Amino acid sequence: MAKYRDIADQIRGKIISGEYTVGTKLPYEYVLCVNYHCNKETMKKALDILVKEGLIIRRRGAGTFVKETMLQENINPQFERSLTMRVQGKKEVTSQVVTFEVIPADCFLAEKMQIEEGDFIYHIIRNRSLDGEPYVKEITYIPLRMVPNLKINVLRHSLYDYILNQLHLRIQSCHINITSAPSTAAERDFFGLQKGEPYIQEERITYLTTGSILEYCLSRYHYAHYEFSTILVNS
Amino acid sequence: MAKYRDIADQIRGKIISGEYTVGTKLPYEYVLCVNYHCNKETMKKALDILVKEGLIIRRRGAGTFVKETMLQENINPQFERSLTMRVQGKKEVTSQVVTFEVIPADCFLAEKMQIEEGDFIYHIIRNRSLDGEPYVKEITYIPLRMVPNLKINVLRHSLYDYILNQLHLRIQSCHINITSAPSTAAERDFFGLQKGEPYIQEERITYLTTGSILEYCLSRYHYAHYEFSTILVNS
DNA sequence: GAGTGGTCTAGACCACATC
DNA sequence: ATGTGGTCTAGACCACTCT
Repeated sequence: MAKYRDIADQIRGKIISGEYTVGTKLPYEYVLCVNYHCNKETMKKALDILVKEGLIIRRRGAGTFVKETMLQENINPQFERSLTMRVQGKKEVTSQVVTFEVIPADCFLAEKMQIEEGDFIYHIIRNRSLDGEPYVKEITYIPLRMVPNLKINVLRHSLYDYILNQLHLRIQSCHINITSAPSTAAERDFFGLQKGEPYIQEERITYLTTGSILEYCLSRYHYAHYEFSTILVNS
Repeated sequence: MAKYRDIADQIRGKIISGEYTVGTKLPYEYVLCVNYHCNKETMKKALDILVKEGLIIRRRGAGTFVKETMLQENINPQFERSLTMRVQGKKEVTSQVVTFEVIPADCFLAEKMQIEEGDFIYHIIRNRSLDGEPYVKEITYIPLRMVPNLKINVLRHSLYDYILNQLHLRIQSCHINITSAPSTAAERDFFGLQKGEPYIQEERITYLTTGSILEYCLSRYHYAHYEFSTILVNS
């Protein structure tokens, strides 16, 4: 663990516990460096993490301030939470595999996944529920070569768990696009939507640390059950 | 302009123009440092910008690679674009001011905006259209003290333009939450939605560089006309 | 002018990937 | 073993804010 991450964790903890209170100024850089036994650049890296998380604001010439915000909502807007762990609590996830086949990529998919048209890919459709409640319909495309021997049993549990822990692949980033469109019969059946009611779709392209595209995935939600949070920080 | 931003701009340009081609390796750090006349840490800062933008991937022990992606979509996922400039092109924005009043903050708003209950705030509702087409219904709350003398005429044009260019306030960050809910009569009238059809809402808390909250804003869109893109990068 | 953050450098050392 | 990125330091200098 890098020192600057350690320091960020410690300072984040002090903000959450109220030791550095909302709206007030943090000790300035030099004092923090002495307290945490590090160099100025290292402290800047640590504090920049908290800036990106939306917890603090730094102003040249003025100081570093804890942001006025409802803390509980804004802690840990980390990558992991945004991805596989978003749906948590003590709820049980069940997955009904609707479709599991290998098809050649058409023009559209080839472009999205940056592969050749005709390359073989898995086409997977799963209806996923939380404690028996319909939650998300996931349409997933994965190049065959990424996961050569995928079994249907894996799909019934966690595909991500298999890819991360069994195949030891690591995710680098996701490109996400959120839109909405009128439901088709398939969504209406699963979510109990009325004709004309839309679903919300999260389109996601997932990259591995190798730079390859792992999957192109469309996650469709009942409009009333979807939520997405993010923090945009200027420059 | 910082040197590392300059370098990032130059390298981004070379990726877009195809001088550094998709899927291939960039020169390694030492060569880049010599080419761009900078130190290793400065080059890292430059390349980290491009990592956050989703253009490249860096792998310790392996190298730096241009990401396999459809470039045109992913260039410049900057803050500005995500905020006021998102709606652009050559379309004309018109704003009908539905409500413009000063009210005391209730409990809910006081918590969202981190002010005292009873503090006076502007309550603004605007129906905004693009080239005459209904686009977004914006419900905005702004503490009175942030913009002491707001005129209705400003609301008919650009509130952001006024705040940024006339008052010289600068935005530091936005906390965004995207949800959907069944439309009320007000949304149905404006968007031409049917009863039971939902809108998509972008809830936004906007912070200034001072750390103060500028506004709490709910932007409601016709579900078929909303789109939100972002890139999540691991650690 | 004093206080405070931002950037840049040179150099050292570490950690991981690939062969 | 070698190549490549990641982290850390000490110190210099710059840029902005506040009063």
